[in-house]
Amino acid sequence: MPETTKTNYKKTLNLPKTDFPMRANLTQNESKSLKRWHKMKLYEQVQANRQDAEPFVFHDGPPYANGLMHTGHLLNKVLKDLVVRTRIMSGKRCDYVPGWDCHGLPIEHMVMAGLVESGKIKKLNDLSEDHRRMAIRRECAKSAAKFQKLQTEQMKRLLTLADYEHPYLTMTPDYEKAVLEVFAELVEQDLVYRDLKPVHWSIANETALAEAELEYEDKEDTSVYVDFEFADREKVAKVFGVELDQTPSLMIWTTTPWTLPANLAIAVHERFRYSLVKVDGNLTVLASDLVEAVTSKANADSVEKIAETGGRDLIGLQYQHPFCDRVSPVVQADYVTLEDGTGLVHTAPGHGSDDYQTGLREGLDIYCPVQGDGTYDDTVPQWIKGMSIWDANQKITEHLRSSGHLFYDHKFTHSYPHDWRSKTPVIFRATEQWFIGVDRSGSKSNKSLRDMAINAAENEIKFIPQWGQKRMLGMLESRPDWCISRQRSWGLPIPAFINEDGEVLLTAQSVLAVAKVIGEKGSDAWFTEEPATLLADYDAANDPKAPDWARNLNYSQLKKAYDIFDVWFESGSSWNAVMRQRELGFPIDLYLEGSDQHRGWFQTSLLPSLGVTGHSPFKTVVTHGFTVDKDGKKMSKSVGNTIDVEDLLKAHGADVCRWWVSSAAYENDIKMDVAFFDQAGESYRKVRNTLRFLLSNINDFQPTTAECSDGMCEDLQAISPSSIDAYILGEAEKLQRQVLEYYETYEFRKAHIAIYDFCNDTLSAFYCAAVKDRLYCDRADSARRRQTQTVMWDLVDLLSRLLAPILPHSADEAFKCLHKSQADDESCVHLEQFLDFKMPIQLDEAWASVLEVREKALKALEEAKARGIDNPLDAEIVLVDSDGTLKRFVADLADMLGVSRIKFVETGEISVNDLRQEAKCDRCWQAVVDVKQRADSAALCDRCAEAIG
RNA sequence: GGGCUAGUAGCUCAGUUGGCUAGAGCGCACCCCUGAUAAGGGUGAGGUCGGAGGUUCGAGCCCUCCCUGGCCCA
Repeated sequence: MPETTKTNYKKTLNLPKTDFPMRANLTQNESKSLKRWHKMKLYEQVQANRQDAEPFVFHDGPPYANGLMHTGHLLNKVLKDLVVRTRIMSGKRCDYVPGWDCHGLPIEHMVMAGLVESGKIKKLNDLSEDHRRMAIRRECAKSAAKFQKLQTEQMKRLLTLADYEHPYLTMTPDYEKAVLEVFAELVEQDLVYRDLKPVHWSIANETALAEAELEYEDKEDTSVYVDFEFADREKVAKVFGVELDQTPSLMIWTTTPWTLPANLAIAVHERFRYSLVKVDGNLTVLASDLVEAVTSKANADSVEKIAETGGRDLIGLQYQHPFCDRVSPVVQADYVTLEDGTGLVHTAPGHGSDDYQTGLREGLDIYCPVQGDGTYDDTVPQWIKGMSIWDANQKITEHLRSSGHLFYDHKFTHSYPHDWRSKTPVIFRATEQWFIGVDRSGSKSNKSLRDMAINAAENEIKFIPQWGQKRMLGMLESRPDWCISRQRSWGLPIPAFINEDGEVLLTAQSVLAVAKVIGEKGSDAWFTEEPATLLADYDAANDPKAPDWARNLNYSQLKKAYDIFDVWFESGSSWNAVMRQRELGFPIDLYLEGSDQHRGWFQTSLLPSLGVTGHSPFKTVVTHGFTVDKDGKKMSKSVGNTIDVEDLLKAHGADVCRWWVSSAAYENDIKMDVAFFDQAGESYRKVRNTLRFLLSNINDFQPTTAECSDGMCEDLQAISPSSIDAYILGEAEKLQRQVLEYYETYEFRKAHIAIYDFCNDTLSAFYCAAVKDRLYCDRADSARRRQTQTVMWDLVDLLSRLLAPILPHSADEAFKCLHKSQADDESCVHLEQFLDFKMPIQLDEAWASVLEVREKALKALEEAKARGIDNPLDAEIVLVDSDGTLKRFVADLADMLGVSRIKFVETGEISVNDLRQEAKCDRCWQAVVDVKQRADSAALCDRCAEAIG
């Protein structure tokens, strides 16, 4: 056969043709899509279309406006976008108002570092308090705005559909005002209090820190065993029932020698046994169970047990501080354990949480001789006055050694809390702070915030994954009161005023008065305005909660306090500052964040909302894990295993990144590697090519629609139940049902797999391969071809909608191609909804067995290759069809098996006949039975002869 | 140290209330097609189910301990 004839026939075929390119060129084309969507005001249009639709209320948690997007944001933002887009396409109204957390220490820290570096800090220090803070705040605001804008561009680049024109920023006046309103209500309910209390304190930044601002690092410390001498030898002798010729000591253990000046008690457990022992000549007391462990650790030469008594009997005895001039008591505490130490616990109420509780109970001072800069004040012995506590560790140890009070010391390394910004170790230090009490009941409710929160977590909130509930409950049960004050400049001021005697004015009404000013002028007003201006709307005389001294006060006598709010209180008020203020819906259907927010935003939102509204702000909490490297290790810049989001977008495009996100098992840690994106790219291309094949084969097809009544659609009601077209429609219906269910339940991974398998297996390997022949070789307008095209048109319509939430660009590209007759901005898949796709007819029940037969046939063909039958078109498959079932499928069976023809036998095994010697049609290359020599000397089958005409 | 969570083929994951020779996709190997062509199709090889005990007729699934990660806390 000459080459030219072949070519001639090729020209007579209906070969695929399309403008939908094989290569996506996403990096370039996605930006075109962005422009197109921006031009048609897609977000506004979608929201307008859904104005009266049933709402799904989603609320975006604010990322911190510091630095660029990392892989965690990529995951989080895309997941949120998947939720929003799937809800919108299901016909719901769903707003996506993006937010940013703009205040706080990390930004201030970075700005301060910049000021120090540029030398501007010196000038600042010459300014007045207000002016200095304002200067810093201006720099911080600039920095936050800069990063908010940069991140916005990155998020848009991810093709997320959100209201970037109207984001919420925690530093804008309206937001700040709404935070103060939440605060005022909590104040009104007596849930807020001010107290001296040990808090995590950063010496480097001279501020209290929240739990969320701590990270644990290894630190080397000195562990000391110290003897505290009893004050009254006789009383001790009596307790132990012995005669004493020297005064015994109490042996305590601590890893923070610098807290010893603040020691005000020694705690014992009333149920433990304590021994009086003579160790190398010294009489000392410690828990009986620990005598062996402690003395052997210190390599004591001689240990002699003199007597024993119960912890209860030690309570009330007094001891002399080893280097401060005071006598303190032995007290009881439940937290004393026998796990380490001596069973006698050094107690400094100003330097520890447990110690503080004990101090309160025993009426001890909350004594804290350590100042904000980490040095001692004047109340300590002369030889450590003004000394840094870190230096004092050594000094005190040496002092104890020389005075004979040190039993044993050694260096050791343990995990210790550090300030997350300065990376320096933090201390526990008692300071005046503002707290939200989780165990006091508000004036509106007889239940505490803790009880309400636990109740909400148990009964009202749905957790996905389910274990989030356990995790959150555990945290709620053990969480301390919330310290909401910080001693910094960059934040929302806690609007407290102080009189000349240091008394504090802060009531719900005074807070609301300040809120009004801040709502107009922003929180800068706190620094630029005088107290009288800030309180212009406040009338203490008519405020029942006002302290008496404030009743007839001239406000200009007041001074402003300079504490600011913990940023978590600000972001934790977003349900009010965004969702209620903008009337977007409350309570909110969904919060979706990383699992660290069980302690973070979920909790800091839950508590204020319960206090103010009595309800949880959210109904469902979805959490995702953290991105880790390919070995499951956490990503960190210092290790160098981070992945740059910009690089990913440049190399693969947003659609591929999103395709990857949708495939991730997000409830656990998510391993990440650039290679995974290559894989995602390949499977994306598979889906893309499948769409392309469908599109390229309906290029000459015009669907019958309301606008086009003379279209080419075949009536699918009349389709044969055993036709491959019917089968694929059934599969499509199944896919549609499954994917929508997976979208509804946030199982994007399952949706991803279902869509991929449908494109890869069901369509590409099976359906498309089988219908190729009729598409290419049947007469263009034959009913058989038109029926398949009708089905294919529906498939693209269905697939592009199902894919739209995951692949906003590519799905829209395919959808536009499907509606190519319309103008560019008329058709957009994102303005559509998911279809309610229903099978028009009942499928033949024998399809499952047909597919089994196909498996066997493919194996038989593979074996036939050994006989030289390499090309399936050289094969005839002999099928066993004892009951006539397969005969019902005869019309499409050969196509489904990819062979020239099939034959049925009643008994025997499936087999393959060699057709290499049979005549083949020059046009369709099939060795069908009706191939004949035609007039032009070519061999053609009847179908092809007719097609040419 | 505590709470929560994970560890199944080279990689990403499925594996219902414990029950036949542990599945899928990717990758890999081999082959076919060249009228989806920087495409498409077929077949196949890959697993001590983190480790060690235990319960059971029977365990990847239940219990105990341990190892290695992750998040949160101390």
